[in-house]
Amino acid sequence: MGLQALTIEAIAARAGVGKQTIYRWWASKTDVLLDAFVDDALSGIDPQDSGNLEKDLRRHLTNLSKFLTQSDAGAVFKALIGQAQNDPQLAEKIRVRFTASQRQADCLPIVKAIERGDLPRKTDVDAIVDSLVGPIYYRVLVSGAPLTPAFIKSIVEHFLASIKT
Amino acid sequence: MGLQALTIEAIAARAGVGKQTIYRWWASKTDVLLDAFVDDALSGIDPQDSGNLEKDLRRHLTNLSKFLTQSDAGAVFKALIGQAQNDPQLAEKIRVRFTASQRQADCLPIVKAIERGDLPRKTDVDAIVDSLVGPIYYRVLVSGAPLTPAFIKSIVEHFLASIKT
Amino acid sequence: MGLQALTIEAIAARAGVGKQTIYRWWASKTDVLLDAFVDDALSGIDPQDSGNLEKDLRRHLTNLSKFLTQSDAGAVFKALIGQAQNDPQLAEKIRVRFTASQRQADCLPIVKAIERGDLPRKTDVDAIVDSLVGPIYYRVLVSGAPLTPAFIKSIVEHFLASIKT
Amino acid sequence: MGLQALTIEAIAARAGVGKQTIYRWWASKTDVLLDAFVDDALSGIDPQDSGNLEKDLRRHLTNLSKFLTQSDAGAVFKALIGQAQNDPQLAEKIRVRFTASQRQADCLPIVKAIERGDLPRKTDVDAIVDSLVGPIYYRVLVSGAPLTPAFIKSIVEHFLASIKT
DNA sequence: CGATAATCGAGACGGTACGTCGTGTCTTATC
DNA sequence: GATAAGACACGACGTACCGTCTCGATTATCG
Repeated sequence: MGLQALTIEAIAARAGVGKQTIYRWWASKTDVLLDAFVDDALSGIDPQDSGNLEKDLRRHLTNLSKFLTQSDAGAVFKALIGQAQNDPQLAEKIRVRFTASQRQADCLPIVKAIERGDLPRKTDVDAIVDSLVGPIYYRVLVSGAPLTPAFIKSIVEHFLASIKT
Repeated sequence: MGLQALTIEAIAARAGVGKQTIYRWWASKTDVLLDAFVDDALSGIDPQDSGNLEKDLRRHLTNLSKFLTQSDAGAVFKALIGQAQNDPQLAEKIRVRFTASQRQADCLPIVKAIERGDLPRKTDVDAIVDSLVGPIYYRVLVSGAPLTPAFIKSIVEHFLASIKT
Repeated sequence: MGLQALTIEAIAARAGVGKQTIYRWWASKTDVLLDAFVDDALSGIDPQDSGNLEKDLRRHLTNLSKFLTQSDAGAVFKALIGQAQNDPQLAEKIRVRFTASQRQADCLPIVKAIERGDLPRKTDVDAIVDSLVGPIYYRVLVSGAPLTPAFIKSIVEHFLASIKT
Repeated sequence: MGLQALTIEAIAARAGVGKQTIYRWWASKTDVLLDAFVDDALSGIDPQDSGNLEKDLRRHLTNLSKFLTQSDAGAVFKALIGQAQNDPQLAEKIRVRFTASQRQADCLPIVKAIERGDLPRKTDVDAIVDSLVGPIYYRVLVSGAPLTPAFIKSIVEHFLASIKT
């Protein structure tokens, strides 16, 4: 069931390789996955910027939703994040290798909006981005509720409304 | 490292019990944990209501943060949620046994505010609650960023600002 | 495989009886078998005596052969004797409950012949009987060689020849 | 109590070896014993031949008695033969690996005597050897009666007397 | 004839050993 | 000289039975 169904012996056998060769290059099963996952996952991150904050946010959150729920990489990500709950070292590795880059993309629409002057200079980017992507991750990892366009729309609208004041 | 360091044999030995007795009553290691966890976790949920939405939200989110980061039950919850990423059946069990109740408590401040007339009848409770608790879970499960009072304050203020319009 | 495939739980279940009821009356699995076996095994022993030593011996050894190789009781006997190699107490019980009676029957032709005066008074009955039945048991328990009429004839003839001198 | 007191786990532990290593090389507990037993048991078989049939037979039967009742290998042999009563495959293995060689030694005095001309060419070696060793095995495996020099002497004398005619 | 035991089936219990699987390390034989 | 193949010590798995121990339900005995 999940990661423990994926044995090192099976990986080696499937690769037509001795176990030792695996151990020579990776310290653990999760490291193998992390390496295999990071490359194609990072390539899927979109650095687009249309100049329209609402549009950018909706597109970005939609892409994030699709990554998490529909892509193979997203499935691996969930598996790794799951494993990381029991393994702080893995958690750190995921952050360094993947989450940091993903985070930059998450921040991009906000940062660009600040540069444009659409948002005030003193905006707390971190808190805002967490408020935008947090609900997405929550539904994926915890509640299992579906990520509908309406939900994404609601997140973005609440955010935009909150900064109108 | 986490759940696989907790063997059934150790559980049985520690309980002064034969392995078979564990297997007789629980189908898996996670079921044992789920049973042991649910009782004391649910008891920690607070149904308080002061009549002040902002105050209630901050208190509730603060309690949630403490549960997730500082309590034993929270640690078990993280481990279970982690395992659930590889195991849809476990995910479902967690929702039925625990998340559902937790969710009710999460919704309470909003529901009460609606009853009071502080929020409009047509408020989408689910989307709003996800937006409030989502960022908390995100930091705990994914980013590892700290749950400061300032962060909680920021979440609540953005929400309140968004509904002022 | 043999006796350890016959579990107490299976015996109890097959008899529609609680395990405790078995344990109340028998101390061990072999005791159950011993009881079940002794009755019908003893009833098969023939105390006939025709007055003709050769004829009696051949008939007796033939019967013994059939008992050991063709009857259900013989199969149980082999199983019990097998178990007894590892269990002196069982060995003793088998002797008291069964082998002793069997032995009397084995001795009968010789004893009768002595009474008749066909054999000298000082005949060592035990040694002679062992020499007669020993080869039979040897083939059954050890060598697996078949118990042909010719073999039985050979045993008897050698014995009769040996006492002619 | 015998073989079931000798667990695979104990064998492995005593050998400072993982259980798997045992299972890799032997299919069952009895196979382990058989291998361990055969080597030193075969080495104890004596191919001596003095040219005197009576002397050779007495010496051989005496050695056989000592092997069965006084040596460690004899104890293992009895345990294996016991187990073999419930396990035809084991019975066959014992015959191939051990009994066959033992049998050759058992036959030797008779065969040599025939070569010497002390016994007729048409002698039925198998039947005779069974008659000689059968009583020994019978006392060991079934009756438990002691193997005295007098008993062995009686066996040999009866045999020699029977061929005098 | 109804209360009171004794006996029984059922099966949970603390244990022990089973045979299997996967781990990470070490060795061999091949290319 | 690197590598596939796989043996090795180890430890947890989930299963099967062991012999002991409660449980009701069902009999049988006696008041």
